[in-house]
Amino acid sequence: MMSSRIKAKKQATLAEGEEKPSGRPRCPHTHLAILEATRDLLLEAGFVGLTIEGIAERAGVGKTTIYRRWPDKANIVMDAFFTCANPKLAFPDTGSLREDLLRQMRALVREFNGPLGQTVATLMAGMQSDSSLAEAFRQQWIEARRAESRAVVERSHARGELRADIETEVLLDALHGPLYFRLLTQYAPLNAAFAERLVDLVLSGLLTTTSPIKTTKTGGRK
Amino acid sequence: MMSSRIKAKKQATLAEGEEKPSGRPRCPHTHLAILEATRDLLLEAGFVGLTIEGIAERAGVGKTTIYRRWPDKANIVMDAFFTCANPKLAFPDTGSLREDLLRQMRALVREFNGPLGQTVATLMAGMQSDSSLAEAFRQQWIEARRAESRAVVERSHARGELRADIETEVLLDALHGPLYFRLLTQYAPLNAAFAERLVDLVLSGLLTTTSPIKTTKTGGRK
DNA sequence: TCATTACGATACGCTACGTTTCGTAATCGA
DNA sequence: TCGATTACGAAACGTAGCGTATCGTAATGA
Repeated sequence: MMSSRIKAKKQATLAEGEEKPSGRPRCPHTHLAILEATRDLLLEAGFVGLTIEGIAERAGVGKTTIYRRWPDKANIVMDAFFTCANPKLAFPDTGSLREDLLRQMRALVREFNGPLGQTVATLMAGMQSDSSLAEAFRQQWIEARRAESRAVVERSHARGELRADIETEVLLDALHGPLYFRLLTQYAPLNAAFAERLVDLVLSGLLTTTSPIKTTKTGGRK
Repeated sequence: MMSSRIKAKKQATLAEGEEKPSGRPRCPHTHLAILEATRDLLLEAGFVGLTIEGIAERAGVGKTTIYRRWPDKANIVMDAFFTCANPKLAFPDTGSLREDLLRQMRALVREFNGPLGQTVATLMAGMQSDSSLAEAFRQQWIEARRAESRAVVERSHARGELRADIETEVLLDALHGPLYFRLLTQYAPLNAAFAERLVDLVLSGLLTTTSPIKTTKTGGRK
């Protein structure tokens, strides 16, 4: 995993053909200590409540050391988020689109309800005022999650389970969008029951009639 | 429309049985000037780039005057948003759920693509760190927009156009969630075409078979 | 031993916050 | 017309966090 998206002063990680850096080497514990402190404080105070001085104190390092390694707060947060709290979402293949999606959506809801959910919300807030954070978050989080669901949908397409006119990207938006919406607005509870109802509602009518899986009120779970 | 959700020092607006306030009255232009300056600067710099000093300068008033009337930045922004830029979304009743929703969703997309969209994104970011802003925005913006679509859906339910097992709230999430998602993440274009495809995708399969409106690839728009 | 780099402490200038003080202006009632 | 009262703008204040610079010390390699 990357350690620093933008090299601060000198190289943060050595490239392939690196010179052996003379002088005192960087303390190996420091890096992780900073990222863990960042992750913890992010959960306690959110992105705006997060301060470099706070990270330094919690990690037991000097503020200077942090600025030597990262150019600004957003970059630290990105690294902390993607190194400490990364994906363990399902990549199932049960042969049924509905079942695969249910597993993925339930897993995503579970993550959103844990500490990671708060960080995701915090980062999406940060996106609105930090374009480099926005780009990184889009690529490394949103697109990564989406790719998992996209694979499921495209497998289903390949099986002929899905109506041929269904556009994968719109379907993915219809599935993921409401989860992010509830995460950010807390308009209504974000739980497994919601995920299941959403999947069934969105999927109803999209499957080919020859599909063995029904998605009406009487079909499936319960 | 409300002028100040939390009275700053003294009464901002007089209640019903108000005493005549002795002393110099507040300048009547000032209030609106501040709100308009706030709205403009919000569009230029966003919520985090917005400064009280900046508002004061733009509005041609003293910083003190602003603090006399609002307790903090979030409250000014809320007032500015809800007094200057409010709703003109469609409340159509064509007799067809699909047509009604299309009009509403197109209108919402249009708003999101204008200056109001940036402010909405900005406020949703602010929600993540300001609970009073969150509550106000949920009630006054999200719920207001949602109520418009809810009315359309419930009319459709009453007509028997919609399958009886369809839960209105989940359907509303499936429709609105993706719009907010694209607004916030800019993952993909947020335009009328997307709104139309989303409506058709979500609606397909939800209508009763007796409904005269088809939502398959060959039906409706195009 | 010496050059080189990392480290932490400290201090700095900067910006914006939200508050306080103060002299002035506007309104009302006596 | 005067005094009480309130609003106003200007200025200064203390606080906080940013990101930078300086400096003495520590760790490594040559």
